[in-house]
Amino acid sequence: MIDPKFIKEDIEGIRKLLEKRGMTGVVDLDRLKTIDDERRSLIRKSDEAREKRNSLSREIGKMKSKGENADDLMKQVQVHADDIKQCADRLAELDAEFTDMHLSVPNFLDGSVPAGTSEADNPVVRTWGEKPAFAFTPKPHYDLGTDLDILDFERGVKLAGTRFYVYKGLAARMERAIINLMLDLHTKEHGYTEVFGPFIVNDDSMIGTGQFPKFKDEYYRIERDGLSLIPTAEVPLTNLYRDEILEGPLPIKITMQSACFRREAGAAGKDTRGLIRVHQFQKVELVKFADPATSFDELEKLTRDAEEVLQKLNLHYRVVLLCSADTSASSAKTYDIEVWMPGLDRYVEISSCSCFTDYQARRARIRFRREAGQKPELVHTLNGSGLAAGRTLAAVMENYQTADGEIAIPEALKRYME
RNA sequence: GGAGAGUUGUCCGAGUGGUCGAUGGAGGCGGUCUUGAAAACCGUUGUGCCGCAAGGCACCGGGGGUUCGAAUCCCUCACUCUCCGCCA
Repeated sequence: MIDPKFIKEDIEGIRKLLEKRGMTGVVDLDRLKTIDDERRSLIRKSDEAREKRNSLSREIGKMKSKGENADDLMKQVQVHADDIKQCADRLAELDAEFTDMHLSVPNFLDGSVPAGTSEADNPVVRTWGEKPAFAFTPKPHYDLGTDLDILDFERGVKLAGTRFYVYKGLAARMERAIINLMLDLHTKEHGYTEVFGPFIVNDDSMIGTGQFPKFKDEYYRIERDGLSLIPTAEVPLTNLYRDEILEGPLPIKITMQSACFRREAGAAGKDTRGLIRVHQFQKVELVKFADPATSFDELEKLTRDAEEVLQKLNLHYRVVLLCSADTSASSAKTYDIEVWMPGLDRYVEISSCSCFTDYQARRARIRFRREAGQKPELVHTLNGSGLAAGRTLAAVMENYQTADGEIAIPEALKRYME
């Protein structure tokens, strides 16, 4: 959520933001402003009533301890008690509506984010490597994997349903190798601390990173226990320090490998074949808690950290900067890394690296102290995939396929597959 | 899963209806003393909200209730610990 002071002081700035993001109409800003004003005056009124009640009650206490009769005062207090109750009821209504709308206001965009109306307006900021040349027509990974009997989509469906799959032999081993390569790279060379935590989390966690309450349909929920399967390790990682004041130097950099579970609601018909869009996949996630002064530099570094995985695997990719309309609501700036998939004959998103400024930190109440004794401030949170393992496997398969329908092992994976 | 005990400020730990945001200790910070340090002593040390400010309000695990008034009483939920059971 954005700093509520902007609702009070600069509703027009928010209006411009919504326009830039193409989200006009998502929030009724006039209504939001009205509610906010009414809220504030109610809080004032209610606080005043409480003040009167409190002082009268103190009087009553004094009188009673002296054995005096306080019936008169007790009658007076009743008026204030009624006021308080009335204000509280009305305030509860307003707060609910206010919070709902407040949560719907997207994050401010960084100045470097280009205006745009769709993904067609996302500029490519750099490319690395080149599309590999094949003397034959490269197969998409799903055909290649099925032919080699290392990807089994039919049995995945038998076990769990559509968009599930089974890895056998080389595919299973190679994905494990890919994950190990990524974790080693980020922990040994990029300075991230490896974390391992729950794949199932409570609602507070889902709210903290913004999955709830707006996008509940996207996730698997275990109603009976009030828990949800994580759609990304961002959830346990970012919530690791929820409701805390961080001590020690920033940035804090952590990484975690996890399975991710997504309903892919609304994606019917898209990428229905293969490993690109599935209900369960593995991913190595990178998360940083940064000083607000340097958070956008940290985004550049985080993106480079993710890119390096593809460089190690010698896979051609490009980095695009998401335009105003394509940047997710909680992000201030996002780079997507898109890997080249020769079998699919297109680029596929394999990582999304974002700086959320204080938007998530405010929701999750993650703060730090610049110096001992000083007021706590909100940190800036960042995250990025480093990388999506299933899509990386698919990219390796497609890029390293040979004329006889086999898959060569990338140099960087050999030591993990011996 | 069963039984019991807990949940208070950075930490430990008092408080069982009234001037308690909360006694006391530890730690932190500032100071006195000292050649320096230790000790001793003095002071200070939570977060959020409303307000231009003065100031006020809220918070003693979460939510609800009783009461003029709740950290204190009642209900409910969550979590932690101990014992038993089960178990990779």
